[in-house]
Amino acid sequence: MADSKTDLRIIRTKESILTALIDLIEEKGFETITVKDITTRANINRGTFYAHYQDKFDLMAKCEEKVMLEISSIAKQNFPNVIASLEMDSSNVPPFPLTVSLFEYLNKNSDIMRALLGPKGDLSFQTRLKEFMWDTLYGTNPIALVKEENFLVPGQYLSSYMGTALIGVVQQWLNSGRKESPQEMARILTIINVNGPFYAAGLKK
Amino acid sequence: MADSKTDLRIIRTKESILTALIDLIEEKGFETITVKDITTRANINRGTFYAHYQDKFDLMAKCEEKVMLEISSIAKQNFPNVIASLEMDSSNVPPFPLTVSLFEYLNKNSDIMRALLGPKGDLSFQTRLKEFMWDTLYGTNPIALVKEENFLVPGQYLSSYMGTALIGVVQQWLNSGRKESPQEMARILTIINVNGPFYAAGLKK
DNA sequence: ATAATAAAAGAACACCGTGTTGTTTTATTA
DNA sequence: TAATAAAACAACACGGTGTTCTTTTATTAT
Repeated sequence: MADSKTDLRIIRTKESILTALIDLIEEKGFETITVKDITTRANINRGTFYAHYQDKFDLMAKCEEKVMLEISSIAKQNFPNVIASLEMDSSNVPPFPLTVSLFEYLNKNSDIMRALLGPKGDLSFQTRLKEFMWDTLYGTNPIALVKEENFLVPGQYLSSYMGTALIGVVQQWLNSGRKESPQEMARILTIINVNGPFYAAGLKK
Repeated sequence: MADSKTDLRIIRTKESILTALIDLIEEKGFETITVKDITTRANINRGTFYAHYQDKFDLMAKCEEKVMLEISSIAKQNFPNVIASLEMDSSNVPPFPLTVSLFEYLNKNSDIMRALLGPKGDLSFQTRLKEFMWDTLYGTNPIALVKEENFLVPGQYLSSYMGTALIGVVQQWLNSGRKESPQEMARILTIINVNGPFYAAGLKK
């Protein structure tokens, strides 16, 4: 038994569906999209959609899972993480390699990421991604220097703060046409994180 | 002609609808809610709903507009804003009055705010609120000391960063049962904003 | 208190998207 | 070129939508 490859038609169909989904999210937002919208746009029969996905939520979930896995793999490749490379007293630290890799991934997959993270995207995805970001980028692990007992504020708020701030910066970058390079974005994010937003606004020191 | 007050039935109906909406958002998420769900929960006829709102999106929009106006009014009452009261070199600044007022408002209206800002809430609202927050809390105005030419990073990213970070902290607070007082939350947020998240995590200085 | 008013309830309607189940056609694989 | 299965096609019951009409009921103003 040869390791039979997946039928070309399936690949084409799934690609058509994904492209249609991304387009439609940006056009009218996920919540108002119908399965009919998707199949019409993808030029496939509606029944074919149901051969691959339960409904539009299932499609979305599978789509998001794929993205999460890819980001997760990036995090693993860049282990040890961010925190370990921080020089404490430097106010001009180099951008963290993991952050650069992250923005490079976002840059390569900007269409789908803009759809998912955009103002018409999926809120639950952003929530999950936020938590995931904290865990992988700044979260506690054997290497990280993060120690809860040194916190000046409750860890849950620090986590929310940095997680959502990162998502916010990414959203802004994606929605404003990605004018800056991934390296530049990593630098910007690092400056604000290390020195604080007030410092970055020229209001301190 | 006396300035006829609105019919008591209208007030009752609208209140029932709003309560039902808030409950249902937390139960199943806005996107899967049907008008029938709302009217059943609110114990009103479905036709009555359409006498007041075009559809569930219209209801949501009116509901959000109300919240935005109230927050806007809070911002006006606390003018001049946050920035003007910042002592530059202090690492133990008092919480900004406007931020305290904001958390007090959120505390009083926690049900609706938790529904709107929660993981099953409305993404577009969060986007609008984020921009609104920057404008009113940290945005450039005649009093604010914020000057774009002093920025170490592009202003759009600073805005996104602080706006989303604030929302993230608020969400965390609302979803974890509001254990801290509004004053304490304002203090936490101020510490992170002024000194930076890394400092607040005990990773700097 | 009562009449005028209008809000809410109730019922019926066509419309549209859903999810499913068959059958037929067509593309891919071996 | 034959076997296979994906996709197209068609038909179905179901449920929510948004509208219109009539009837009932609560509120307001006299």
